[in-house]
Amino acid sequence: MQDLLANIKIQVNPKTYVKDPETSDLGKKIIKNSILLIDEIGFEEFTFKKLGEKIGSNESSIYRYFENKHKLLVYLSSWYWAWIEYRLVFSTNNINDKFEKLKKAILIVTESIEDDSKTEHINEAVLNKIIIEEFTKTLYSKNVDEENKEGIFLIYKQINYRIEKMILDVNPDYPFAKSLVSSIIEGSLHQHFLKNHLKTITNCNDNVNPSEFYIHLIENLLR
Amino acid sequence: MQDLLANIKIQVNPKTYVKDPETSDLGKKIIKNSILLIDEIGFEEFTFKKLGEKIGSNESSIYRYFENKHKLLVYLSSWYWAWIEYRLVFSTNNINDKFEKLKKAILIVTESIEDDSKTEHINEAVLNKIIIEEFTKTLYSKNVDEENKEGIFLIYKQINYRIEKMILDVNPDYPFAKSLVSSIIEGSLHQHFLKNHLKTITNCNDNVNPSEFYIHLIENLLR
DNA sequence: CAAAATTAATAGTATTACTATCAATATTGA
DNA sequence: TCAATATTGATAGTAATACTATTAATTTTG
Repeated sequence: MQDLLANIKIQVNPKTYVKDPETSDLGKKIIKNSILLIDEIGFEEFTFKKLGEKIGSNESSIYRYFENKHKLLVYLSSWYWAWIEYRLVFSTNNINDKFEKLKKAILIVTESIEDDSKTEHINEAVLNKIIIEEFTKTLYSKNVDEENKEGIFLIYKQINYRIEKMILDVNPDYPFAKSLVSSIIEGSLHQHFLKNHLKTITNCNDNVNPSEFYIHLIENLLR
Repeated sequence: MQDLLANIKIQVNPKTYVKDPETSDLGKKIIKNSILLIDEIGFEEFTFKKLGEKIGSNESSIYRYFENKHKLLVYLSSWYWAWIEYRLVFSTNNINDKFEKLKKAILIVTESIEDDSKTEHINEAVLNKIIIEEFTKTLYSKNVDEENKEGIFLIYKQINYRIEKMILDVNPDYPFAKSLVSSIIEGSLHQHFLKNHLKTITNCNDNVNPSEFYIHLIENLLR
């Protein structure tokens, strides 16, 4: 898995950046350290000035890669979901049993990411942490409709479509496949968040993870 | 219902405000028009200066009621959830059938609010709209843990506990009651949001509403 | 190695998110 | 009812943010 990934470049919608950060050292430094800095101080406190200081570079240089910090977060999210989609397709591809396939898919989108993989400048485990804490802000922004038109959320929606199809393969009569998928994908991030911050309204903790909740759910709902 | 509510004052955690807006005309004007203005231009664009202009009052006067716009949003959310809790308790109180009771509860927390009720200075339908678009920002903020300690989210959590109990009344063996409730309450807002902005990943639309999805879900999951 | 591209450094602007001060007005209670 | 008190309005000011513009220094490339 790691080695395979090393040869594959995750494609991110060019509308999220001014200049592709994958094409230069500075760009990669921006990506790597923005993930770490957002994790450290949170997206609200994060500024290009602070990031510039962290990487020993200039604020204005960062603006040549990203219009603003919102777009940077959108870039990171897009990268994340493209990476998830890759793993989703790869690991469900050879499963014949329809229900097992769906279960695997749910697992991919709901599990927490352990520090692994070989993408040199991106720490997927930390990226997963900031997706849990900050992804909602890419959707719930004043630009949603505009960005949606530009195709910024295509990868995210594509993951939804793929799993919707798997649900309908398991149970063609289930009438809310789209809503079920979107509520699992978004809801899983939310359960992770609650586990970190509002522990009393979730069953998830160090021993029980959102995947168990959602797999139990589809087992009882779809067959 | 309307008349009853007219005599009941919704209690909001005093930590959300500097001076209780319910105690003065200016305070009520702030509440009323902040709801309308946030609906109009979105929370990100919303400032105390703009609100001051809208109500013909001074920015600095608004700061005497709320520390900042985040706290104001927290106030509005708390008011909303307190109002929902009131309606939840009131309308499930006399239902004996456990499953019907749960269904009614789910309906209360998932349905969209029509312009009704008599709370003079609060338009619940518009408030419901801004809760759908902005509530996530009260949770996903750098102050969650601190605010949680201060009891800011108690009303929200209380609603969760109440419905959790109803679920366990219906099916004492269901192992994820907490997660199911929190994912319904938050997920329902999300489905409303998707219906407004990312229509392709939800089954909800003008004819199908989130309530149907969630009631179908519990019907098939819990019995 | 010259031209082109990238990055760094500096300065500057408009807006936001406040705080402070003081005057004007409204409220209240003796 | 009038004096004390509280509330509100007006104005000014500060620090930080979110940028843009310009020019110089450095690196890359053909």
